[in-house]
Parts: sequence; C-alpha cells; structure tokens
Amino acid sequence: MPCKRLQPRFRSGYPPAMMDRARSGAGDRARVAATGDGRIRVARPTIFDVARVAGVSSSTVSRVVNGHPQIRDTTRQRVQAAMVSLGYVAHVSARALAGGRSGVVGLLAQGVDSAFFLGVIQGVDQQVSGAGLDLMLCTTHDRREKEAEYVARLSHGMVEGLLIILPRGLPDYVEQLRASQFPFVLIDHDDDAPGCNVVNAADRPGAAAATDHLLALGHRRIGFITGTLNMGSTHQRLGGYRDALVAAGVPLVGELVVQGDFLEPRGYEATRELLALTDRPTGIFASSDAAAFGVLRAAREAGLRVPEDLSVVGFDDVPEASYVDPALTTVRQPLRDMGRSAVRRLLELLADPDAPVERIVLATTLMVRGSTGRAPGADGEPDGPTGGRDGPGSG
Amino acid sequence: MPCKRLQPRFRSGYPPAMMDRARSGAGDRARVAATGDGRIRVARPTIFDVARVAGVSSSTVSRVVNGHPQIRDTTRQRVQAAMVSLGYVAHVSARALAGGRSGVVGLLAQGVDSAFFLGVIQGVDQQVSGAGLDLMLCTTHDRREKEAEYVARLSHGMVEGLLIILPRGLPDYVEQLRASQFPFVLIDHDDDAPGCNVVNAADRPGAAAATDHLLALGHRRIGFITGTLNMGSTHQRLGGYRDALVAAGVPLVGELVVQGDFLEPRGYEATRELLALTDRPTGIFASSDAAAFGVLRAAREAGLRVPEDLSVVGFDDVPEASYVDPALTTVRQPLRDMGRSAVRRLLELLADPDAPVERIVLATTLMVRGSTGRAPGADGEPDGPTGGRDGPGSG
DNA sequence: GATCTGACCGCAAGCGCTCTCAGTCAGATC
DNA sequence: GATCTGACTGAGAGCGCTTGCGGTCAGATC
Repeated sequence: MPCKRLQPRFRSGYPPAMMDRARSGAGDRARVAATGDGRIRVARPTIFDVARVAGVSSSTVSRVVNGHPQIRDTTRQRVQAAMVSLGYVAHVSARALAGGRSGVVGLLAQGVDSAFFLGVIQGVDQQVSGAGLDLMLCTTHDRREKEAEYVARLSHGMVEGLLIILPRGLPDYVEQLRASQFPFVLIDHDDDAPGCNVVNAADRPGAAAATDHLLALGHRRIGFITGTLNMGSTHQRLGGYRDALVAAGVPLVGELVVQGDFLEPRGYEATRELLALTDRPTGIFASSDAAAFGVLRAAREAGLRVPEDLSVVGFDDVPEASYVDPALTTVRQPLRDMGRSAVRRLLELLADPDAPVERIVLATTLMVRGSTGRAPGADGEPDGPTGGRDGPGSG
Repeated sequence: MPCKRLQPRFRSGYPPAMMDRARSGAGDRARVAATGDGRIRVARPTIFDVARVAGVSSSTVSRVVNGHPQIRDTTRQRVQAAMVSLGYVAHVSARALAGGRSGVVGLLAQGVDSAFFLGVIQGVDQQVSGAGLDLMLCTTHDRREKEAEYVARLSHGMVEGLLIILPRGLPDYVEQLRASQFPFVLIDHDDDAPGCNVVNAADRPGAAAATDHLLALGHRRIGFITGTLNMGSTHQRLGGYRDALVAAGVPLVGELVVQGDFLEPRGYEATRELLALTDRPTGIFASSDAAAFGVLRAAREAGLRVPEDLSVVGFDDVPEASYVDPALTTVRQPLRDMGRSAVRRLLELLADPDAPVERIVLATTLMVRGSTGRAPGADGEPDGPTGGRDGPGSG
C-alpha cells in the first residue's frame, strides 16, 4: 500500500483532534488553533488547502502557481480565486527542497564597510529586485575559512546563484563551484580566473589616466597610496600608475608608493609620510576617494593649498567627491553598473547553464575637478592631453 | 506496508541504474554521476550518507548536527568523522521545512541608498554574523504593495525573524506578524507601535540639541531642511527643532522650514531658496549630513564663508562629516548600534518568544566642529551652554 | 534472578512543494 | 461506431531533514 498523505502536524504539539478540526471545512481563511494561554495561532494555508477550496488536486495548484501552460482557463481562475481568498503564499523552503526555484541569489563579500561595497550592492539590489528575486547577503569578515563554508551552504539548497566579491587569489571552492556547474559570477576579480564569469572595472587604464593627468600638469614626483594588498584591484591600480610613469619616461620611485587600505585614516597617515620626504611629491594619487579625503585633511593640516601646492586624485567617485572643497578629481568606477551587470550575467547563466563564459570589463572615467592643478614650478601649458586614457581596458 | 525510503532522484533525469551505483558503496566522498557531455556532477552527501558511513541512523546524525545531548561520545565522534570525511553540509531548506532553524534573519528596508541604511546594515551584519546567522536583504523600493508580500513570504518558511526599517505608519502586516507571534523588530520607527519591539535613535532631543547650539551662538533665524516626509524621523527632527525654538522663545517661521529628502542635491536647492529670502538665515540645520553637504556647496557658490557668514549643522555624523573643510557640526546617530541592538533584541525574541516588549531608544550626540560659529552681528559670548541636550530621550 | 531505570538510538511520519507518469474524456478521424 | 489524439488533471513519490515515540540493553535495585 502506498503512502497516504496524513494529517498535518503542528509545530508545538497540538492535539490531533484540534488539528482535524482545523484542517476540515473548505473555505475557512486559514487553519487556526488556540494555544494554551488563549492566544491564537494561524497556520498559513498550503497548496492542499488551496486545492481543496478550488476543488482540484495539489498538482494543479502547483501548475497554476508556476505558470504551467496546460491548464484550462476556468480551472486557472478557480485556483487563483482560491489562492486569493486564502491568502496563499508559497513556502520557499519547501519549493526549493522539492527542486523548484528558490528565487534567491547570494552575494558573498568580505564586509559591508566601504563605498565600493555600497555602490555594488545598490546595483545588485536594483537588478535583483527588478527580476523578482531576493538577495541573501553574506559577509565573511575576512575569515577566509568561513568563505568555503558559506559557499557550500549557500550553493546547497539555499540560493540559485552566487555573486562573489573576492579578495585576491582563487580559492578551491571556486573550482568546486565550477565543477558542480553551480551558477556564479565573480565581481571585481582581476586575477586570472579560467572558466569563470567575471565583472570588473577597468582599474588599470583608469589609474593610468589619472596618472597621465598629473603628468600632463607637470607633476613629476607623484605619490601613490595603495589599497589593501589582498585585493586584486589594488595591484591593477598600482599597475596603471606604473604604466603611465613608464610611458612618460618618469622613473618609478619606491619612497613615493605607500601602502594604504582604502580608508581615510590611513590616507591621512600615508600623506604625512609622503609630505615628510625631503623632496615631497607635488601630486598624490590615492587608490580610493576615502583615502583621498585623508590626503586633503593632511594637506590642510600641513598648510598646503590644494591644488596650488598639492594636487590630489582619488578613485571611485563617491558622491562626496564632488561635495568637498575643492571638489575631488577622481576616477569614476561604475560600481552600480558592476552590480547590475553581474546580476544580469547571473540571470543569463540561470536561464542557460551552458552559456559561454564571459569576462565583462566596465569602463572607468577620469573626472577632472578642482583638486588637481599645474605642478608648482611647472611652466607653460600642460604638456599633453589629459583624461584620454579611460575606457574599457584589459584590466 | 509503511513507506520505505526510496532511491534518491536526481534533478535532471539520470537513469536509476546510475543512481544505484552512485548511492551504493560506503565511504565514497560523494555521489557522482556523469552527464551526457562527459562533465561530472557531484551530488552533495545527505544525512543518510553520513549515517551509512558512521553506521548509525539518520536521526542520530541529525541529533549530532543539532547538538542534542543524549548521544554517546564515541557515537558523536564517529558521526563527526563521517561528516568531515564526506564534506557534509546541511541542507538549509530541508531543515527549515522540517521545522528546524533556518538560521536566517531578514532585513526589510525601502532601499539601500543612504548613509543611514549603510550604517544600520553594518551593525546588523556584524551582529548577525557574530551569532552565526545569515542575512536576507529585501528592499521594497517604495512599492508599498510589495512590502506585505515580502513579509508574507519571508515569515513563511524563509527566515526565523525579521528586522524592518519602516516608513511612517503601521501597515496591516505588522499587526499580522504580531498576531502570528512571528519574531520581528522595527528599526527607526517613531510612530506609536503598540506591542512591537522597536529600536530607534533619540531624534527629537538630538535635533533640539543642534538647534540649541545654534541659538546659543546667537542665531535667531535658523533654516531647517527636512527629510522625506514619509519617514517618522523627519517629523521627530522637525519636532526637536521646534522644541528648542519654543523653549528659547524664538518664533517658528514657516519660510525657514524647507522640505528636503535627506540627499545632497535637494539640500543644495533648499539652501538656495533659503538664501534667496529677504532676511536670510544665519544658520541652517539640515536633517542629514548629505543634505548639509548640499548646504555647504550652495554657500560656497553664494560666496558665503562657513561659519563666519553662515553656520551649518547636519544630522547623522557620517565619516565624511569630519573630512570636509570646515568639518561639519552634526548630530551623531548611532546607526551601527541601532543595527546591533535590533539584532540582539531579535535574538532574545528568538530565544524566548514571550519576552516582554521593549522600546529601545539610543542616544544621539551633538558633535561640534568647524561649520558652526557665532551669528554675524551677534555680540559677546554665547548666551548659554551648548550641546547639553543630547542623551537618551523619549523620541 | 526478576524487575526497573534511564541513557541511547532507530523508525518512520511529516514539513510543503515539484514533477513524472498515468490516466480521463471530449472531439477528430477512419 | 471504434480508435486515436491531445489537452488537461490526479496520484503519489520524493526532496533532506526533524522529532515523537518506542525499543534495546547494561547496570542498579530488591
């Protein structure tokens, strides 16, 4: 004898008799059971309740819910009416377990504490909710060992696809994801990631454009404040800085490159170090706008005028960059676009698991504002065009 | 004859024979099946696989996973070894469906596009991942009708508890949540929400303190730029502004209160309107730092010096507030603390559904910086203490 | 030695849904 | 009128897990 569907069980040990009563009677809005202390607990209607009210089987309800084509119009309407009258809402976990869509995509990142993250998540959010999906946000807080666990848990019955903002290096689990054909997209990953779908910004050309801009203004001693070394973009930006110097025949001086962490306090400190050099730089290029704000603060404290005594360039183009005085010259990174593109790509993968691998590089743009000017002592006109290096690049 | 556990079914129609082969054999790392095109697909081990390897029943594995006490130590170790060797990861949806914990909390907000949100989510993230939970982020993008749907879906088998950043008013679904005893906490909800757990900041005392500060500096015509009118905090801040004026016997002038939206562009516009008044204000209090940046920009453009010609106060104390020049006097709102407190409260509710309702109000602090000074023409010393109004308040 | 006790563990129902397979039945075809 | 077709629907197994209930068995008790 095959399995029979039995009476549902309540979570908190209600007597079966009460259950029967609650379950019976078509047309009731929801199963209701009184708890011991007189409160009322409402059990959400299931697909079976809807089926009963509509006078069809649960399979038919499921088909209606999922937009299956072969359903008679009258039946569909009856079911929909029943769903509305009962206030039916699909149980996501059950659906996911039974092999349907969970409608959730995961976003894995180190943390939520930067303008970079905020921009990306805005784009992701927009695109995800536009597609009627939900977003699961997971932060690893730099605990590398948590990443693999997260990925395993998420990819195992929790989300349909994964967006991953990775630090440098390609951990094992990425290979695992690839092997298991789980749909995922890497964001801002500059390393070589064979077979992976990646979305990132043209960091290197952007940084080169910024450096070019300073060079064209006559700057020869240009300080550079890096980001955290575990991020791929940090190295790409440093690469762009170097590219431009090399192209201009300006030697790369070690003392002018200072390690930073994308944040303001370190930008401030780094600038104090740079300004303490015997032959201080006349321009400073920071790897983030936040760090550039630190540069501005340190300059102010040192009594230097920007841009007359010191030119400053940032990276990101956060909204505040144009609010400060002088407004910050910076490299615009299309953060929201990156988020959006990543989601779009993920949706494509969801629709077609065999879609060919893509590597999307979004253009960066040099935004010239008031914080950069001719180098002190530099004479005449700028010695070349500026701001022309931006655009999609090889990363 | 009772139900027998049958062979597992693969999602994509693999032949049963392959399944049998894949399922059998204790000690294999995972069930593996080749797809048509030669790729390999790895099925994650289930609790049954672990049970088989450990030589126990699936119930025992479940008990070990969930830290059930009555398990012999040797058994526990055997099971744990099996889990490790198989790389077992619990299936969250299945667990949630079966009545266990999903380990996910939901955060419902209008959008992710403000410093307010970023601060709150940082706190939430920190506390959530500290507790070993996951975060599900849902944004309604101001589509009110989506909220109820979200809440229904989330509270129905998806998350264990809900954090809700609500605009003004108390929608029906909140009452529904309360009725169904689903654990949830409202964040930054200033309206009366009977029976709801709420975490918010002392907006009103904070705004009063900021206004007091300007009054003490001799300002009498103080402009006020509001936030979006659908937020409770907007009205609380306006209330605090009014409180302080009334207490100082300064008349509230309609033309000095301009509607804003918490964002920079509108802050800029609003300031231009204020500065165009015949008798322009000598101080402007904006309902957010972003809006205050707009005030600074408009002042700069109008050739006004800050604070000599115009004093400016913001609200929030975002990091940038102290980076700009002059640094912004503002009301610090403990955004991260709000996020953290909300999660803490939710965890308490999760642990004890009958915990008494709490309304947590976190203190705001006036941060006096360079953007405020004595009113032009005001003589002598400040006419009263400043900055003394901050602290926990009634909201 | 019989009974009791309690720690430990297994059985199997059930969570709410999806999806395959097997009908059913009205209309078309021969 | 018998057969076929295809649109539509129902039955029910199964997803991976939790958990109540009951069984087992070694040691304690009488």
